[in-house]
Amino acid sequence: MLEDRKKKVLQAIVEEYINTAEPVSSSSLTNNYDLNYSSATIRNEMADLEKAGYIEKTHTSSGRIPSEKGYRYYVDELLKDDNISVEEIKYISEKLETKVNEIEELTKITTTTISEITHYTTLAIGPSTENLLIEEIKFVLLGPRMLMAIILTNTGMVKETIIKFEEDISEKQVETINYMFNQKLRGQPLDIIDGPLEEYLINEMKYSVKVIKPIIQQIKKVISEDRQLYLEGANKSFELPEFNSLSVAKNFVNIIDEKELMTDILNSGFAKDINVYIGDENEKKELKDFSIITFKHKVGNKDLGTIGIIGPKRMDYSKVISVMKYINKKLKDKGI
Amino acid sequence: MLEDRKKKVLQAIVEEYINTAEPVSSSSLTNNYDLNYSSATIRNEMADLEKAGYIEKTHTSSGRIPSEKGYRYYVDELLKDDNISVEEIKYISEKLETKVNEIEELTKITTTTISEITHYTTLAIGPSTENLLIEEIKFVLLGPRMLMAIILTNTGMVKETIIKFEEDISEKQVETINYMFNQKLRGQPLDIIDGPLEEYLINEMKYSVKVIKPIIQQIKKVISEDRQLYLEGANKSFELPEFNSLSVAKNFVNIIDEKELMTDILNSGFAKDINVYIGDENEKKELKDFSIITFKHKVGNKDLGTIGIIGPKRMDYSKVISVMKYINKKLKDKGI
DNA sequence: TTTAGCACTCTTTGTTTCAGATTGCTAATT
DNA sequence: AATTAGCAATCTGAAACAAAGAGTGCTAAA
Repeated sequence: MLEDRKKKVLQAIVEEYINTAEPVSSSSLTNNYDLNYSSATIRNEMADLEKAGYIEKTHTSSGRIPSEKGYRYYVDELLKDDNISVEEIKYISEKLETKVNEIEELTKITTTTISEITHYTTLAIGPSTENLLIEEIKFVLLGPRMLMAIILTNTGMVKETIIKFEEDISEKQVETINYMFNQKLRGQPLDIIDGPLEEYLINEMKYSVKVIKPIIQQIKKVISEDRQLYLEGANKSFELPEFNSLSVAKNFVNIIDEKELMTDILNSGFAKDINVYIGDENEKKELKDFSIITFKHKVGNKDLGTIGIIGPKRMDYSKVISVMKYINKKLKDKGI
Repeated sequence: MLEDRKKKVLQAIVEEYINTAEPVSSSSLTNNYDLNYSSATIRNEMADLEKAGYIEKTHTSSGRIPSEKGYRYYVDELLKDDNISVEEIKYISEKLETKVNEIEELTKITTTTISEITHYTTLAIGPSTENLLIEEIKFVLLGPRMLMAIILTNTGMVKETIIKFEEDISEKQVETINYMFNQKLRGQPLDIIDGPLEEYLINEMKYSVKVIKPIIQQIKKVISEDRQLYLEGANKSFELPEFNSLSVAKNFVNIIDEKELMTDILNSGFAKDINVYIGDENEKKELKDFSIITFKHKVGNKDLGTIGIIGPKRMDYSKVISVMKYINKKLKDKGI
């Protein structure tokens, strides 16, 4: 456990470094941050904090920067999570009050809003389809050889897909299909279609394999599809001094370009509402120089997907977390 | 008009520079590129080409690089458009033969394929909705207060959207809506809804403004929506030596992050099948250090949208154009 | 316990130097 | 007349060095 003054010094170093991106010297803290001591005193505290692993030097005679342990301590113990202005609250409220008919729209709006307020690159994926139950499937004939399947889930999610056939199908056939699919699939988990049911359906309804097979295939495809990925404000990261390093910039572009990686990141570990991964804490080694903050956003108990912010380890954790908390709260009330 | 040998020298300089990204010296061309002359002779030709504006020096004693005029001459007069290997042809064919039910899928596949083959960043937008005619609108009740509208166009495009209501609506009502909308909209251009028709419908059907209004609003929204934008291989650009310059890299990220700009780029000027814009030839000044090659891809006469490749002015025009031509040809035959 | 003072270390910036690459031009060669 | 050899001139880029500045650690004084 750190003494009070050490905490203050650490907090000052972290916040100063987040603001300036320059190693923090002892003299820059005197008479700031409520620290009315000489630089020598601060220096002594810094030496202790360094020994304890909370801060580091970039070279023998440099100022200090927070270590990952330092950031972690700051996030867990020192950070204020109400770092959000009246204007920001107003802006967010307005954005989130937009009327939307589809979940995806809300995800997009939220992602953009977060990126605008925090000035960090923001990513999002749509809600997981795992554990969803099929409430109903509707089939609509769009043409003699074109059918649309619309799947409604228990959470109100709607997925639709177009199926094309080699031969004409009749309204009559569609009715039968409608009946049989709903008979079998209602209340079942979404991915049941990709199991033994497939064979069953094909056998049961063999009167027209040519019709059934494309339907099953297409439904399988649409439910196993990658979830939609959103990315906002990639260029915002490039304004940060960290991105003057070519290797950092390149690394970053590689990360955000790798959709699988991003999906993995957004899907991993959700111990809490808001999850912070600092540098090496990230599961993916590509992210060792970055920090990620993720949260699942929900309306009521409807999962809307996961939003993540990626930035340098020198990220404004306080601002980001404050914004996320506010959005979480705001979404809880919203109807959809 | 350039003499034959000057053409050869220019071509050699352009291709060598495209390959190496280094200014091309006179000696590096002797005994290469079918140029069996001494470096002094080449040097004389180079001096002439420079006077004529086709090549430039980076400093007094440097080798030469092509000017924009030089690239333009190369693209118009010297470039070979069959620069594509058997393996590449095979790869592209396989990719494009994937069976797809929706246009968007094909656009995505094509975009990815181009990026993989050319190693350049590739963008695409979906087909324009201008000039489309409504063939039919279908309404499907998804819940007591949830309706889906499915719009079929004359080109086989399908757009669907969900509409939510404040009050319950009946199957009976949906039938009426179906009838009236189709009565009025069939054969009309897609954007008619956003004109006088809106008032007409609301007046005509005032028996249930509360139902009609959200429908019209939502249909207006979905047809005026930004077209879907695809981006593939942003990181590929970062492998190019040009991107070791921080300002170039930053510029690039700003461009690809600005969706409106990208849409504009893909929508501008289509004089030919394949359009090449070199540096300052681009309408947008942000692109003055880049080259863009765009083409509209179609299946039969169905517009699938526009695909564009963005890269440095030192782009492998020959490869890119060859690939596009092949894809164009390949898609012509494909059914969808 | 705190602070003043100072030697020491490392970075950053600017300068100079030098080797190497390439050109343009002139004179010689084909 | 066209081509080429040869060479001075020019510029880049790397390396080596110097000087200034920022910041620390430590000692001794307050």
